[in-house]
Amino acid sequence: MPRPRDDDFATRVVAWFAGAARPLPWRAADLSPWAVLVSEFMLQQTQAARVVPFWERWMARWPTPAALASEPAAEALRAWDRLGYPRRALWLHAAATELVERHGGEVPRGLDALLALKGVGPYTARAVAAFAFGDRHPVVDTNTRRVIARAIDGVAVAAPPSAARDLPAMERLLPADREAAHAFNAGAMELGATVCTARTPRCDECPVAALCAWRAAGYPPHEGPRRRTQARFEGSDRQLRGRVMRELRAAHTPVPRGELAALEPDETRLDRVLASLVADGLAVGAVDGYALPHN
DNA sequence: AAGACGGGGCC
DNA sequence: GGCCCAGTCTT
Repeated sequence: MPRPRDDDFATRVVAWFAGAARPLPWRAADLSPWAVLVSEFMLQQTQAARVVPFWERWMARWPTPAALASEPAAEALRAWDRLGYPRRALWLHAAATELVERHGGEVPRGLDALLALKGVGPYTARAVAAFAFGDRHPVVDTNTRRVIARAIDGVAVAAPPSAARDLPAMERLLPADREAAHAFNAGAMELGATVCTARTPRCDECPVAALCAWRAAGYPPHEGPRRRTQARFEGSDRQLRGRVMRELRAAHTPVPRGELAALEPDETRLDRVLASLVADGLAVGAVDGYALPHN
């Protein structure tokens, strides 16, 4: 059971969310669990505003798991276009196939069945369980972790993700009532995304500013090790992978290696990247060149 | 526990 | 330019 102060915290977030929620299309009422699952795949490490048009097109074309499963993975990769992390498209296509083959074409309701799907981890499984089915689970993403770190723990920056710590921390705050829990899960994420932001928090607009431990402590700066600086993207293998995938998406016949060599003068590097794409299942190599996977 | 994995938004 | 983003998988 939440302590009284935690109850107050949740109540304020829920009330704020009722009036401040962005009108994101996957929050519409009576959406299918499939629609929610698609949104959660697309939202992994990707800002919500950028996902909107991709999700709209995807749902118009593939309104059910069976619709997606009936087409080759190459079409999923083409529709994914430049959203990033194309393995997600591959996993979503594989998940659709598994839903058809093992779950009657429906998204399963249970956490264990959801976690068994490729590309579904602790966050996505609980997000689908909570937002698609209304079940009471703690949903913790990067926004929620930052809100809890500041408002509850009184520190500027959240510790690295840890389901072992993050889920119990959210569970302590989660209202007992199903609908309130749903709104608190969504509201805590929204608060982190739009008010309690990483860079410049807008504390003057925060519904829990009066309860915030970080604010009460005088906004102490982050102490301890900095998050490891992310590797440079320009000139990276990741960038080259993206460029190769762009070529493969545009082609409808195998692309000869000689054509791909125009993307990268260093043949060793090109071959390393091609091998990694094949290993990931994002490309298939044949005698006449490389192509997107058919299945 | 640490790295790899896209691409774009934002300061 | 660097940091961040509704994470997950692999080693």
